[in-house]
Amino acid sequence: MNLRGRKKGANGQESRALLLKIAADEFAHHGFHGTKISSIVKKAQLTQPTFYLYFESKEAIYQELVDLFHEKLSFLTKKSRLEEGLDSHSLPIQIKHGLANILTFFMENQSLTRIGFFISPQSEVIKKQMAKQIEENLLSEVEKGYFNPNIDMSMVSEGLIGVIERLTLTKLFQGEKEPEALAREIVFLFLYGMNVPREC
Amino acid sequence: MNLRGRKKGANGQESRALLLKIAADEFAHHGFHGTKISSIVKKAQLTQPTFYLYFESKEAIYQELVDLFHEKLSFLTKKSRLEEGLDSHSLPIQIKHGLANILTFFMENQSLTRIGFFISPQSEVIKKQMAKQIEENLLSEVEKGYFNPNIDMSMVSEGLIGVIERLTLTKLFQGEKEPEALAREIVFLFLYGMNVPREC
Amino acid sequence: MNLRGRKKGANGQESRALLLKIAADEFAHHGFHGTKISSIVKKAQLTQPTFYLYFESKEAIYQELVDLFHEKLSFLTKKSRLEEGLDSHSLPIQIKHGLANILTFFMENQSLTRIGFFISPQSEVIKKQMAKQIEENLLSEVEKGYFNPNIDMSMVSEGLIGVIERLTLTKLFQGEKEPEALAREIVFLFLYGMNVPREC
Amino acid sequence: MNLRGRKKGANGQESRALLLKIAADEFAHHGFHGTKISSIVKKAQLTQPTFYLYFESKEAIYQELVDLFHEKLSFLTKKSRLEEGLDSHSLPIQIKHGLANILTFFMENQSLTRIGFFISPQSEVIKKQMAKQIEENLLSEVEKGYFNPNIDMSMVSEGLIGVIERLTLTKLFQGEKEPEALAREIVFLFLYGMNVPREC
DNA sequence: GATGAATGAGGATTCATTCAT
DNA sequence: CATGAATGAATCCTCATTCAT
Repeated sequence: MNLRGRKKGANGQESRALLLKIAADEFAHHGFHGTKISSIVKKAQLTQPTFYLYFESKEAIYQELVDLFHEKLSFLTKKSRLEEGLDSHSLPIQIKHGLANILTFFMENQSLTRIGFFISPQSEVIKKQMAKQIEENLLSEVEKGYFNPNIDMSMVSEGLIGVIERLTLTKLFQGEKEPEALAREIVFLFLYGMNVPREC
Repeated sequence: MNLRGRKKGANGQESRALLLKIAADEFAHHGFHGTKISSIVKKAQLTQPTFYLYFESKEAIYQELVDLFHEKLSFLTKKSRLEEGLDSHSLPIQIKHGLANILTFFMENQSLTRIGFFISPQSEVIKKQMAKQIEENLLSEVEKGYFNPNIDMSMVSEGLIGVIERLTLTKLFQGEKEPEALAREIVFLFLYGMNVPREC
Repeated sequence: MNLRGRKKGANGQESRALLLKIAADEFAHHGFHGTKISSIVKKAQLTQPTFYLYFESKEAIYQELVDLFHEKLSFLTKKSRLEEGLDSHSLPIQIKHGLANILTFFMENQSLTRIGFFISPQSEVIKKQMAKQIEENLLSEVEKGYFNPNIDMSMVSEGLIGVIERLTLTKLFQGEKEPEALAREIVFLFLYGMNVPREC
Repeated sequence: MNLRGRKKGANGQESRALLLKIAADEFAHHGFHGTKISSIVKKAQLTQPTFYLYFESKEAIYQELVDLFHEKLSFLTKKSRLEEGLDSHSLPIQIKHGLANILTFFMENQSLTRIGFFISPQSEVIKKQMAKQIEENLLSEVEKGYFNPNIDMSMVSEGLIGVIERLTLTKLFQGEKEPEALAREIVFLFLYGMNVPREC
């Protein structure tokens, strides 16, 4: 292995991955405009032209990160639906399980989540799409008689997104709650509101 | 009257207010970095030096807008609490009323709300503060026996903030719901979850 | 007397004189570029248009101050020469007397002196002119046999200017020496250098 | 070789040195405020961003020039002292020698000297420091019995600075005197004043 | 005699991006 | 695979100066 100039001989894909990771952290903490290519490459111990070897532009790397988040989230949302009915678990348990998976993903990919779910303009589209999927799920449950058909499920699903958003930021990312527990509490809150005993 | 230099002799406070209003719209739509002083003054049919006649800097006018939002919101949150118990209204109605006032304020000040509640870095502090006030209110209700003491009211209040956030953006600002109706639905959702009949 | 708007009814010449005085202090302390018209008028409790009522431009008021200094200094330098021979005083005493008058003027007009003798580009011309007059004086003394004809009087006169410059700044303006005493020491220094007893 | 973008691939330190040199000339001729970064880079056939590649700010490059001057002058002043007594030269010759070295440095670095000794605000500190060193030297000579102890050496040293200042500008920089000759004349003037034969 | 309001013209600084090697 | 050197295109901000009253 050639070790002369520290980076010489490094695997190109390693440099690319490194830049991507550092960029995620930078964007997550300083936002798109607050992040400078010069800072990213400095932290990666690379130079600016090298950055452009792997990415078209600042927008491009940002978009790549958003897409990464979006794909994974879509996958998890879909998986959550597919798993429904696979076993004999009750509905709440199934919902909680899907949510827990998502929150675990968020937890393990904080920077990516901040970018894709909070900072980027596309986050609106992403959330909208997620809300729509949730709404469809809920409506199919209504048809099966599980939920009150008078409830506006569009409101519920959007509300759920809002709660997930907020609690991800204030409880999950602060380390105050584990994904599993947080998912459980959210599900209960939406199922029963504040008037039911919590021991169930 | 000489109208060549159209703005000459205008009222200074009008110019200031105009700049503030336009700035709010610009910041709301393009964010802090995406907003250029040159655009603001162009829309106000003024020039850049005039901007600096009324505002210290780009940061300063931004902060002024955030503060404006923060003050109004704090006022409404506090008023909402003071009004409690003044009459014989039931708790849900009181809560709904306070929330409706806030949503009305949001609705009537969309740009300001986007800035203070969504875009600015301080929005986190503002929400945190609002969540804390809500939590205190809820805890005092718990003591009076209105709510189940097993519920983690910090979760509920943060969740409520999340729901407000999200529905403000997706329902209120989209013109799909009126403040009053939205407040009612949010309150019901939090009180009873999805399992109660909505006719109450 | 009309006292409604504090400055209303003020004598125009008073405002002008006030501006001139404040401008001198500002220019003296911050230099030409470092001085802002806005600061001058603020200290005079006037407004910018008022400034332009009395002065053509920033350059104009600056020039007026330089001219003021120049005229007074020229007058003193000439007077110093005219007085020569009027009485029976010895040459050193005459020289000392003229110099003391100049230093007294400097002391009593510090800001003006800083501007005209140190800061302004014209100061070079002013000093050059002063040096020339001194040189002429010295040469006429040489002809009368008072000084050694081998001395380069252009060097001496320029040197004298340098000494006056420096000691004005470091001794006179610092309050360490009085004009009279300073003049005496300078004259001795130039007459005898460092090798003569100072008791004479 | 591609010569379209003439400067591409040039040596960075050369560009830096070039900018520094041009900046020195510009500051020397137009002062700090009168000098524009745009002029400096234009003369260097570079662009503004390149300037900021090598210097933090306009202030920074100015300060660098002042420091450069200050360091060299301090070095020369100290060297001048150290050399004293190294050989059997008489005191006047030693003093003259040290002064000649300084004047030679001034002559060979006119722009730097104008900046560090005349234009910059720090010039006062620099001169003060130089005056103090000279004074110390003189006082040590007084103790050895070389000079009259009644003379105020603080006056002499400050005066000497003034003479150096002035003659540097009017004789040295005008090309009327060589450093060596100028140093000689200054020393004689201070040693003997105007009353001694100059043939010594 | 004085001012509230406004501006033309410019100057420092920044940052994503690109050559040539 | 990587970089030293450079730049186009902005963007914020300042200041002397003027107009209409």
